[in-house]
Amino acid sequence: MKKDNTKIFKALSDQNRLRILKALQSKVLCVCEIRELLQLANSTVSQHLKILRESEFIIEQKDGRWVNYQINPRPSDSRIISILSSLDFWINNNNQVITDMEKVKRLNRDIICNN
Amino acid sequence: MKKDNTKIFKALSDQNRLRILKALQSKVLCVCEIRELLQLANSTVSQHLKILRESEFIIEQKDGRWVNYQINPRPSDSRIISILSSLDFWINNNNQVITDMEKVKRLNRDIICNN
DNA sequence: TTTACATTTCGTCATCAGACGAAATAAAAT
DNA sequence: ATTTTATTTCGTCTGATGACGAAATGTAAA
Repeated sequence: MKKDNTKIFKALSDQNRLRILKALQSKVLCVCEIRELLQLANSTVSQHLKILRESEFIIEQKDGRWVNYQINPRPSDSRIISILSSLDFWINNNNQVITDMEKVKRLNRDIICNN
Repeated sequence: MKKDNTKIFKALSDQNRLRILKALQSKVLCVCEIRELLQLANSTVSQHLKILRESEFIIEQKDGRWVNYQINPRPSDSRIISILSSLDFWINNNNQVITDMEKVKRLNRDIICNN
């Protein structure tokens, strides 16, 4: 089974996915919290999460009807370990990421998530 | 001037560009040598080189009508320094890369390059 | 067992990326 | 000066990617 060299770089080639990784660095989040943060459609967020999941950057954990996402604590690919263990080195804190960090703290799924 | 977080990952998101980086690791190459290696149109190779150049992975050096490309010896972005100084860690040696390595040794621009 | 709700999947659309050949550019060689 | 040759730029085509809303799925609450 051959591993595609480009897969992990493709996963990191989208600004919204980088924002998700940074956000998950400080807190476990469900889909609708991320939707609120990025201001994207639910289905779009779900797609981004799928890409990050399939490249092993994040894992999901189901809790009733919620699906919680978090940084993968045990990636098998050493490149991913390397990136995740120094995210601040690989992903610059641009203005957007900085305001995200503030917002993430205040996210509360009980208020936000009423589809 | 804001730096786009995704730029360096986008540069690495194409198999042909990864092959170019690996090839340049062992030898300085001109455009038509790379064209021969990758079996792509000259204009396509030129495009790939532009992307790698603009993201600081490689530099060009003009020598008469030839344009020689090589790994950037002094990138300003520390992430690029990190990647270039351990390319074998970041880019798996899949079958294609391995056969490329053999081919690169035998490339001779005086034989190949007669458009 | 309905209803409500979080999430995913599907179909569609617009934009981006990578490929090509032809034309343009630049620098020898004749 | 003209031709040759290495490369880049341009226009075009095709396929991939990221966005959306609507429909489907799965689970908890009423």
